[in-house]
Amino acid sequence: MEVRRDIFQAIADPTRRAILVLIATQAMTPNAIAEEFHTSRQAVSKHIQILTECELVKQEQKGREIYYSLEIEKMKEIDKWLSQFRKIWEARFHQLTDVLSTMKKQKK
Amino acid sequence: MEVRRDIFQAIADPTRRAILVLIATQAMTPNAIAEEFHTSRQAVSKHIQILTECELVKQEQKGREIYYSLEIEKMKEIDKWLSQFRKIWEARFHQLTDVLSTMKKQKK
DNA sequence: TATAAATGCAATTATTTGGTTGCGCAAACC
DNA sequence: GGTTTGCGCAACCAAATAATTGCATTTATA
Repeated sequence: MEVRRDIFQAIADPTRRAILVLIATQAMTPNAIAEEFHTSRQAVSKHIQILTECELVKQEQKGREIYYSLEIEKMKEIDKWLSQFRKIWEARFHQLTDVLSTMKKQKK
Repeated sequence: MEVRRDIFQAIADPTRRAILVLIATQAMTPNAIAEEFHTSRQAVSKHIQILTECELVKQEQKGREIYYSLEIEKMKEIDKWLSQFRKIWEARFHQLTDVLSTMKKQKK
């Protein structure tokens, strides 16, 4: 839990992914998040710490409560990485539709 | 290295991500892949095993060589998971452009 | 002001991970 | 036919990870 700390490692854990979905639309406290899962508050706290380290969540202190919410901008990094593969599958899709349209033309 | 085996855990490792990029456009043998990194063939083999288990790569045997390549369809699963967040950031983008266009109109 | 609530932080532990080493087994090559 | 090459597989090991437990600290509340 020390060295590696990137966004891909962060979303590798299913609990962390669930947390991200949970706080995507509304800020939540650690206690409230923990209640949603079968985990302890401390465990949630650790996950949030990891998410914070790679800037996936932001926090807002309100009295003794801390509200955590998703830093949506950071999620774009995954999208960016994925785009190189998206290019490939889109290219294949176009190839396929090209073939189909050629077949259609030939039928005429 | 036994129980959990999903695509997010698979792409958590930087070496595995690099392998995926490497074999995205051309099928490669374990030896050829290992030469690209600072790892042993066996280490690569293990990574490929993990990638195979979650169906991210396919293989084709040619004599004593095995060519591994990316199963691009599986990558769409990440895209699918990401789409729920994409909705959010696109919504915010539209909100922003709406505000900007309103300001522009008011200026006129 | 004492007590309860909300949280972070450190120490500990069991499990998982990534890597190495050492096989064994086919397929190619001499 | 013997040797080399390309692999996978199993055992082993050090490091990382996820979770628990036990505090300490700050902010509400009675």
